[in-house]
Amino acid sequence: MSEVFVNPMFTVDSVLFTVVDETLKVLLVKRAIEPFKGRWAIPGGFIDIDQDDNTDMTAKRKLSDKTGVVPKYLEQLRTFSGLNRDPRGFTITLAYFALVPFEEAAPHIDTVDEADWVNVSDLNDIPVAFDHKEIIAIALERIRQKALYSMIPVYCCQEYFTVGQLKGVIEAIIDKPLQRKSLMRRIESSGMFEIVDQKVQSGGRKAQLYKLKGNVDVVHFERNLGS
Amino acid sequence: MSEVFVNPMFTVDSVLFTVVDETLKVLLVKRAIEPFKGRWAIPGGFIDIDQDDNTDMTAKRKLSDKTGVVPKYLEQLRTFSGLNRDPRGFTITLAYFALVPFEEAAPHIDTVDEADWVNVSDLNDIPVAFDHKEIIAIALERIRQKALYSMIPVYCCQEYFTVGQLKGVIEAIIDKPLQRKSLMRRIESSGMFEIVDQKVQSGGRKAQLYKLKGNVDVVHFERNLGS
DNA sequence: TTAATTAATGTCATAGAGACACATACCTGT
DNA sequence: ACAGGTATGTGTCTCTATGACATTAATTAA
Repeated sequence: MSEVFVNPMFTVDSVLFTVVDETLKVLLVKRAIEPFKGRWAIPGGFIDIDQDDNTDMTAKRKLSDKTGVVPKYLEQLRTFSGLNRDPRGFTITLAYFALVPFEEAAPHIDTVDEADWVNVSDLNDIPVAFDHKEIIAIALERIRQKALYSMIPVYCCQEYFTVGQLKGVIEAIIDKPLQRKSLMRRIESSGMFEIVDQKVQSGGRKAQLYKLKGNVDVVHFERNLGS
Repeated sequence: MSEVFVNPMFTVDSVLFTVVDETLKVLLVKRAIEPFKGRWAIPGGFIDIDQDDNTDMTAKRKLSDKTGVVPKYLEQLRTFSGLNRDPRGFTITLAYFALVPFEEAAPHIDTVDEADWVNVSDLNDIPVAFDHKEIIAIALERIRQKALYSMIPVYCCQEYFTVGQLKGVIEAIIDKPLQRKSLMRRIESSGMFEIVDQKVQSGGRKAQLYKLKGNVDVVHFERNLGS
């Protein structure tokens, strides 16, 4: 009794986050085709088996198309499926979320006008295709939670960064103030970072530069921040 | 330029956990068809758009086929995809993990011999189809982590349970001893449980029975156990 | 009655985070 | 050169949830 099943339409979409000026933003692109042609959506598309070894590569390829870079942090969020999320019928979307430093992606994004960064706090006001608003909301929850017990926000920083910059990024993500001291302790105890023999001016005392050590895993702390 | 893309084969598979006698087990089923016919695998299959509103329902349907019950806890793990995981070519599997009290599923599983509980510690020794061993390993990581900061292990307990039973379940999952006192504190502070006006014998002093309150969300604690 | 056993509580130590004062370094303007 | 402003970095105390472990409570079997 080997039945034949129709494989539903399957796409890979990503919620790409960045932080500029203490503000958390997501990348939206204008849809070029129906349905929802012309409307903002998160970047993504179909797997191309010839190019993609797996869905991670699909996500990377689509993001790199829009930003010119492959984000250093990319993680599966979850899948969304059902009959009502796309007028064409039953679909499945595998959603990823990713982080980039603004400066890395900016040059490429500036040149096109079908892609733009949007403040997460402004999302209420703009229409978004499919259920992408819900996907973004869930990605937000996840990244906020992760920022409390891991150092992933560092992937919104450039190669060399100061404690102040990382602090700003984290505060933008969790939307709460953070004690500099607490961050220093975690930078120290995580062992993920090394001190660069270089300081940078900052309006006051020069700030120490840090960088990620090569090939480190993201440490998970036993306790959450801000509680 | 509306290209045509082939939708890769898509399946939904679940890692179902339970705890018996302080031992963590997963449900494996004997595959009825090729590829890997006759080999153990985690239960799952194709979406049936006529029956399934979404992938959650596919997972539940397939699990209920094998166990006779729909597990009260079900969560997406992640997807696995690629060319080398199935001899038929590029496939995508959405993996879930789920928890059931042993006693709920036992009656049905006992009647069939194509399904069985396997100790997670015995998994090394038995051959398993596809990349299902990897999927189980990742599900294990996830449930172990979650047991440290949430009460999801309670979904391996029956409706009424004692602190001692829950303690045993958690210890089986995290594979470490747990202070009864720490658990009591969490039961109390989570607010997820209510005391049943009934005690049960236990070899010594009678134990208080607890149950989940109706319609509660799983609380996430700010700190991990055992650290 | 007593020993054994498991349940439940009381209490102190510990570790990591929050709060905040203080010290340090650097820039700018006079 | 020096003072004022500013951001960086440190010292230290408090707070809280957990670990550790002793103690009390309740129940059964001998």
